[in-house]
Amino acid sequence: MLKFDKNCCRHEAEVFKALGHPTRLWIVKQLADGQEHCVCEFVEAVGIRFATMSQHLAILKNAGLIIDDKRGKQVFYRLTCPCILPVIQCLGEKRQE
Amino acid sequence: MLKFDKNCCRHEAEVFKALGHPTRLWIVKQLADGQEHCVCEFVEAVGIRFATMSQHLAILKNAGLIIDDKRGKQVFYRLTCPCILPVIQCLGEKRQE
DNA sequence: AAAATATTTAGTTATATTACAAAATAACAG
DNA sequence: CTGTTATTTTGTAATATAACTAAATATTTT
Repeated sequence: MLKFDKNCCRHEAEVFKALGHPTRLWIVKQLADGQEHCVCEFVEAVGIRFATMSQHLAILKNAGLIIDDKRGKQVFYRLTCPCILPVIQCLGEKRQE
Repeated sequence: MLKFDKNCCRHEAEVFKALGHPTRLWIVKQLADGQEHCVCEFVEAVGIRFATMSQHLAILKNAGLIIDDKRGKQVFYRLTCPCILPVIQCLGEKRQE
């Protein structure tokens, strides 16, 4: 007999929700090699406003996927756990065109 | 230099988006042992309407995560790839309370 | 201290998601 | 064929998300 607990998957689902946007998934992939990148790099590459990028980064941070490091005027982001790449690739391949 | 291609992550992100809802993540977990379950079992356990459950299942199916098998009046769902469980657990643990 | 740069926060609007009710299908039972 | 059961589809309303602009904050440069 299946049993559903309303709260059981709520926090976990946040992680997947955070990855469920093209821009955010792309950001995580850029960081997957363990390197860090600055907000302005993302803004330039994606072509959206700073404010929008900042929100996306906040969502990823809140999901526990990335952490930030402020140095001078710039903020650098990196993955909390760079081992995430193979996992993301494995899931990403599930979708058939 | 980072380079963003608008379409590159769109399909992949669909998979994560599909998992980014408590009910849907729970469904996938119930199927993770490779067993199949019928729609009515999910409806009973979660306590939402048939129509709503059907929509959730359609999203998971469209993401390529589950497939259905109609037998008589009932429809049974199972994972396309039961190996998904460790992957989901690995990602789900990322989130700090 | 004032100006400039990098980023975040707040407020707003368009769009997407979620859940429901009601109607439509499909398979089976009488 | 008629009614019943299981599920999907369609239409709708409430809520959430995503992008933008403008304002706020923090750090460096002048």
